[in-house]
Amino acid sequence: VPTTRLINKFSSVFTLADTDRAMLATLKGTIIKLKPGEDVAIQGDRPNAATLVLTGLLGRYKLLSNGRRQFLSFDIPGDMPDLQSLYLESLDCSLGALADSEVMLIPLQEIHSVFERSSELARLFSRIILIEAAIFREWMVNLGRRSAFERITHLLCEMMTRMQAVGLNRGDTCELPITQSQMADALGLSLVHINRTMRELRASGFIDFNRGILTVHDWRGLCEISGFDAIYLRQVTVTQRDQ
Amino acid sequence: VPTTRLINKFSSVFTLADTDRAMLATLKGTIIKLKPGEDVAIQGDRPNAATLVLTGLLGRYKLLSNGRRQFLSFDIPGDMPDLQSLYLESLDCSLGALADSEVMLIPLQEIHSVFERSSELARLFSRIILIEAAIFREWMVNLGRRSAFERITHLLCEMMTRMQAVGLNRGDTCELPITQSQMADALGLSLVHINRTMRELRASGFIDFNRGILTVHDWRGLCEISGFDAIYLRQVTVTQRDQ
DNA sequence: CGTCTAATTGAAGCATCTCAACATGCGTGG
DNA sequence: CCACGCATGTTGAGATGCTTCAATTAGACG
Repeated sequence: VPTTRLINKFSSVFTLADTDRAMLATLKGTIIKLKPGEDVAIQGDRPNAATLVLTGLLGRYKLLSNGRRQFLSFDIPGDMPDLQSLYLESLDCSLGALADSEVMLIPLQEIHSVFERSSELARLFSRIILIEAAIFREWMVNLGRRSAFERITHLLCEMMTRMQAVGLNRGDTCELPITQSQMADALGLSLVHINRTMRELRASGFIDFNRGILTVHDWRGLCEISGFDAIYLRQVTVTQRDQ
Repeated sequence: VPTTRLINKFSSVFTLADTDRAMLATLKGTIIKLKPGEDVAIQGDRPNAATLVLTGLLGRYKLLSNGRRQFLSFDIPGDMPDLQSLYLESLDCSLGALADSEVMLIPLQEIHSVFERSSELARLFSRIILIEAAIFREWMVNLGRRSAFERITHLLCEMMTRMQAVGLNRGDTCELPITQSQMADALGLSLVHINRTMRELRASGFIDFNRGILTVHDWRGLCEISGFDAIYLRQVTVTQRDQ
């Protein structure tokens, strides 16, 4: 079932009662396939559904008048990047697919009605929203006070950790289908500098990153370089998949 | 009454029913005075109360191992910077006073009990939390994709707009008691560069900024330089004060 | 007055950017 | 199966926005 992804995500940040798990599983919506570059919604839209990522990778971004772009999040299966629509009418950023992806569009009223039946689930969605805000804060630290080397490694640590939490890694490897250009726009750096720094990272033996496949060879080293501490992600368990 | 500040803030982002206004007014808490540099809470704390800023200025920040600091928000009267404590146990950043300030510490259970009596107020608090996240996103754009000149002017535009919304401006002047060092740590720049860029801003006649008093001489120009568009703040009304 | 914090200025360095060219891989149509 | 086109990745070289270090000035306060 599509909502398995959502349940995995919820389970990774708190223990979920069986009744709530069952209620989540009943959430219905329209499933849509997306190609890289396709947008689910753009800045200013007034959505009547929330997006649940099922497969692939989505990203939120803002465009500036002079063509500059800033990515605000990378959203993996189980994430609901436009949950804000539950309480705010219009979107302040755009949401698009970075890779071949599937999403489920869940009508907002469907979610609100779940909240009425389970105040616990309402509470858990609030937690999810606040954890997302904590990720924003960590990204601000990244953008404001870390070097290019640290920024990249920190992002890779975060994505790896989040992928593990929903069981989408395979050992120390995971799929991260983002281009260097997109990484640059997430980290506030130029494409060229991303390329050079990634080369160093590869040359130093910390990672491999080829055609969207990330392999971490030295996790401890990576964490130390970047000052990564997963506590802000509030993960309590990790969904098992391989080994 | 202390909660007037909160009601002003709420009124600036949506219309507030009289019953809800009355209920907000009954919120009780401990009032505390703070000196600049004093912390209300630090990273890792598990608060049992939420902080409502009454006067002065607070700021959230994270410290890195090597002594670097990143400010995540500047919080003005009416703001509740640690509202996340409603749903998350521990804080992922510290909260401190930047100026002589007063805050009211409202027990979390007090707020939860208000939510039980008014689902509308629960909804409005969710909106407040989500608007805060929108401010984070705009700060990310600032940190990632704007020049020093743009970053500073954008911050000043935002603070001015938010102060106006709760009636704390006096014409085109408002109190913004932050040092250049703090501004640097909010904008991801060095103190020295902040100083030089501020000098230019003053020399160009856009603003005055002296001893924590900001005066804007050319609002339109400031907005154009920085690409500031207040829409992300979701203000529907402005509390009147002077003219 | 001395002391402390914040603001200011100069000078040198460097992390990162921009411009520009080239390489690689991959899908597509002939 | 090859030729082409396009997106992505790679590399070089020069420019610059911002940083760092270091010193001085200005204001606030007892």
